[in-house]
Amino acid sequence: MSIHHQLAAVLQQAVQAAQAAGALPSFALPEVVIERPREASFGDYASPTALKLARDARMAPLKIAQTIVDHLPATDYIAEVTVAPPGFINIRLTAARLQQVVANVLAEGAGYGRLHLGDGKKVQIECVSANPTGPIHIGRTRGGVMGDTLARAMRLAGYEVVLEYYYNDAGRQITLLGESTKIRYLQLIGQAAELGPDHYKGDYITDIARQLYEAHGAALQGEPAEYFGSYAKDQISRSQKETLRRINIVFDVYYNEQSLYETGRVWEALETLQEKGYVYEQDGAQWFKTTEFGDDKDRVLVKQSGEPTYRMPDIAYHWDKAQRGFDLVVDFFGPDHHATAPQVLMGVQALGYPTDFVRTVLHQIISILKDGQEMKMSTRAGTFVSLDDVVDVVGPDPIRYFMISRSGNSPIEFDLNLALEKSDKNPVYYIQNAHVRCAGIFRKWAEAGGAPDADAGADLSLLTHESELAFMRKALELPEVIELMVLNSEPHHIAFYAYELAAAFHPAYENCRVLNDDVPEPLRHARLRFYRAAKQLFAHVLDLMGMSAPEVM
RNA sequence: GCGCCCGUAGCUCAAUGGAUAGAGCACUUGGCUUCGAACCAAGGGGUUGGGAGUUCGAAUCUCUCCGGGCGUACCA
Repeated sequence: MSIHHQLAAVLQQAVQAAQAAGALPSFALPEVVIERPREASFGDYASPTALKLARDARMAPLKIAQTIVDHLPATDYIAEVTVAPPGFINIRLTAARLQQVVANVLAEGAGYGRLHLGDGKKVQIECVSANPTGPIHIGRTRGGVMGDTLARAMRLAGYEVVLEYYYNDAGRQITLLGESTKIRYLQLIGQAAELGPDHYKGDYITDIARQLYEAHGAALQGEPAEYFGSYAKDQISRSQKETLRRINIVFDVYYNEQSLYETGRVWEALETLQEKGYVYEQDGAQWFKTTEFGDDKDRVLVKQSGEPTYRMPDIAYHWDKAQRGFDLVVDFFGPDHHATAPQVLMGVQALGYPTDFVRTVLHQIISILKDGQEMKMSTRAGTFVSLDDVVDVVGPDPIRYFMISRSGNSPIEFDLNLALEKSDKNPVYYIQNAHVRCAGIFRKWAEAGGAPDADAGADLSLLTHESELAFMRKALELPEVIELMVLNSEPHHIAFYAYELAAAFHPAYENCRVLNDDVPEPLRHARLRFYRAAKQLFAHVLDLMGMSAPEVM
């Protein structure tokens, strides 16, 4: 149990003890809130519980707070509890409790911060869902990084997570992809053919056509566009997978839209909706009565042409999710899905399933600045900055960090010029430098002939410098951050936490030297232990963000 | 028009309804003969878009007005 839950439990016991003793009237106790005080001088933790209880208890908040404190059970980890106006209870932990985090981090390693929020619960996280019609561009990677980061946090919190990529490998776009590829192929073999306005114009199409030409010469000219579409789709999805792997995103499941047609799932969903009376025909199209669920107009499920709209397979896909038995489904959707996400849930509801197991996390647009100008990106027009290109230049870490460094509700401006500049302005290096500095200590220690396990039995109570204690307080906070991320589906908290952890680390590094001659041996060993834990913790936190922990930079 | 998101320091952004609204960048000043200065220490900078309401307490919740982004397809 993380420390703030322990403290909440202790306060709750105190309230109950006070009630039993008649010092407080009896009332139902609301959830005890434990927070981090803004001002460090107030203590390590604070609770406004007495303020919230004032009404029910019909007493002054200060008096309630004091009564709670008077009935606090004894613990070995609380050093001091004070009451402050208007009614806060401030708690300071013992140095021993803080020092214990050093041992805990080392003992638990990559499991440090583990929670039991998700014990026995299955979660599916859907993200990215780029169409296999072109390289993944930088504007499309935000959801993927957010989803993968949340997946890592949820696994640590005890959930069984399936990270899933939904592939739109059917429909009109694939038809267009096939036609585009065939036209480029025909051009290569010297036949007259021109791209239409809706066709894909990127150079990668020509590259794919050339592969076919080099393998088969002109023998494919009689093949239908579907043949070309199928080939192009496979090539593109393979390279998309590889691109995502470069930024440490590996999906557990690739779910093909096409499979929803092959299994008849799409039509089954349509029939079920029809049986339940949610579908009507008008102007030759099949309409879904979304207005019955609060939409301002009905939506088309099957076009006049007999082709389903994207909405239909999306509903079938979520129907399938409902039946796969997930306790929770988290969908990361970009700005282009803001309007349609609710319609999909209406479909799930109409099919007779609850919708509260689906949590939709919308994120805002990411715009690209180059030389101070915004670049408009379109896969179809072939105008985009590919994720691969950016990874080539800056590597995966700054991309990973940048994509989660803001709340999803905030639009991101990705300044290419700034990203390319490897400057000290970049918070990524500030965080990684903490790990590098730790690594340096152990490298020097080994070079000087120090025993690798010299710090094994170190006396951690010697770690009393204020900057060391401040770092330990921050280290103690990781489980709370994981909980916050998981409960709110907000990956960005880890990015801010990592920065704050580094900001707590660097002063300790400046103040608390290890290898200097004037550091007595017991203290040196304790500090080696401290930096060993710090190194481990930075590696862990960086890994939670899908980033590397370099030994040197 | 309707829906969603946003408006916080010069800029980019934080802040589970709690205490004196915080960071980074930029700006000013100081610190490397000792484990990596991609660092540290210090400073200035705010009517949280305006107004009203709920609350012991509002950047946060409600209403309203102003301003901005995105969406509002028989494209996905």
